[in-house]
Amino acid sequence: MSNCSGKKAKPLPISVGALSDFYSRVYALCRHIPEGRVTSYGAIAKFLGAARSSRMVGYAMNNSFNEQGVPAHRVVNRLGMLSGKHHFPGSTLMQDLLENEGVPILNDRVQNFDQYFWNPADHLDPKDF
DNA sequence: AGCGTGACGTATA
DNA sequence: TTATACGCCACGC
Repeated sequence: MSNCSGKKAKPLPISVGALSDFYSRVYALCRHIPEGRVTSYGAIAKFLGAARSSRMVGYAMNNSFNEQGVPAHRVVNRLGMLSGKHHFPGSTLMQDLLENEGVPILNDRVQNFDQYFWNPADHLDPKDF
């Protein structure tokens, strides 16, 4: 790629400021989601004290491919649906990743969702974020 | 600079 | 119970 030829080449969608702080918190939290478990955008938002900004969590995940060790596939919506699957390469990667961890998926939805749901508030200390 | 959109979720009707 | 409305706010056009 010719990213060295003059153009500013905006490397990161986010750079500085409060937004990146929020994103960073989202990523830090996500790194604690255990294999074989899932959580939701809303649960993350609530845990981070932004209960009404769950959309921003989704936006953060959209950018998570720039990050390391962030299991974006373990974040689903509050009904256990794989609402982010179209943002993964291929059409079944998100589902495949989850099934490889033992999370059963049917029709883009986590089966027995409450059994696999991992609530950050039950396992993490808000003071650490 | 304004408008529509969206990996969401809750509140009303 | 299903259907809209709306809060949220970064981002692309």
